[in-house]
Amino acid sequence: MATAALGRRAQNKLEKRGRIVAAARALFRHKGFDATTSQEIANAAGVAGGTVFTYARTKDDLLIMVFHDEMMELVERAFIAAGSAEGLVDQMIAFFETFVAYHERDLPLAHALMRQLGYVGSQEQRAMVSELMGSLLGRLALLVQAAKSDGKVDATSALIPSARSLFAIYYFHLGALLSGYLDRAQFDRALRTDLGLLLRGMG
Amino acid sequence: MATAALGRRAQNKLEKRGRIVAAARALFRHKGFDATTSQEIANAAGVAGGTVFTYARTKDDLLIMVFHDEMMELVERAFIAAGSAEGLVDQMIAFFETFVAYHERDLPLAHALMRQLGYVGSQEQRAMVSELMGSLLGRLALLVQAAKSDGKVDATSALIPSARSLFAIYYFHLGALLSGYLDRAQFDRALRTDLGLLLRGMG
DNA sequence: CCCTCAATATGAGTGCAGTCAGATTTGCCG
DNA sequence: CGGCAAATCTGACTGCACTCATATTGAGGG
Repeated sequence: MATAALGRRAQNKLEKRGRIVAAARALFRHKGFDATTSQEIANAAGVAGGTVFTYARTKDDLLIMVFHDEMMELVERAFIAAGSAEGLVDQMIAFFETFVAYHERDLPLAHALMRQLGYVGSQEQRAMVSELMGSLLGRLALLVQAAKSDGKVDATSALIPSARSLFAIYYFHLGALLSGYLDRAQFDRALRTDLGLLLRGMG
Repeated sequence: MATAALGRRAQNKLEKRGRIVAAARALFRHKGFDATTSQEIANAAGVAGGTVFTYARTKDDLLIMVFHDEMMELVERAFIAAGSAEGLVDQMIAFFETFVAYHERDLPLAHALMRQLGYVGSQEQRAMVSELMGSLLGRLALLVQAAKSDGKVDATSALIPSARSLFAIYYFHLGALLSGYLDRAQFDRALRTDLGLLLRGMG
């Protein structure tokens, strides 16, 4: 089987990585990102302090690792949620609402994530974020495409630019919500208005 | 005059704040944000280490203070640059190009700024960013309004949502450029495509 | 002019992220 | 097996952001 093909060394490494990320996830959730020390993560994972930094260049890397898996799943859930709404605008709202609800369950962690996404410096992080973004934009593009076949959106409008722009608008408002420039009601209104404006350009 | 009306105490405070921000600006430019220690800033400003943190809650606050003034000026320059372009899309490109050129002159600092803007936690920072954003969106709205009077944009489209969405799209792509997801040519193309798509929704 | 008190400044101290030289483990070959 | 080179782990150590108890300074009343 797959694990056997890796050899003891690689297998150990993978398992240790798993323990470290799991420990980080639990501690970030329980105590918050800033209040969690890398030493605590190391202890919880049963490794020495320095070992954590063999698996993640920085503490920030751990945050991205923790989010990566959950977000990949969330994209699928958001896609399903969008499916049960009528009209492209409401589908978009339903899609993004899934993420907002997720972030609202742990605001401090969401803040840490937004900060981290502001600038992604390491190759490993970039790869993870790229994968996530690709998956997310792909799903958005599917929704737009479905609306096109229904004749609700101009058939000439390009899929990826559309998906990208829709996400850009969501992301901007999410930042405003999480940083406290907007309250939830303002966020909902602004998001609907701006997505609607963009969608007019596509159909 | 204004300074006399403040009294020696307030005057001192203002002058010291100016020295600290100026010192921070010079050092960030010269050595980079991370490589600059708060102690160096304190020395350059002629104050004790702890004093820096009476004027800025964190080192990150200093970054925002440093950018605030320069960005307020940049907005005006961008507005003027946009004025000499033909057509709303090219005006937008010219406007945002002013900022991109500015960031490209000091990429490491731009990275630090993007990170900082990802989540803004303190009230002071939020106030500065709000002021900046208000000024920027105001200028964008003026450009859209001018296009409306020329009949080039639908007269019913709301100004602020339009300006906000245009900026959201720019900001998303700027992040991608600065984090290295896009090279400059890809950025230019994506920005033009996506702004064009949005502007179709307005006219 | 001096005295008092609140505002401000100071710098030694604290805790944590991240480093690195040396110790340990693993895989591989004769 | 024995032993060797490479990969991996370790934890004491370093440097820095930020804190806080104490000292200093300025404003205003007597």
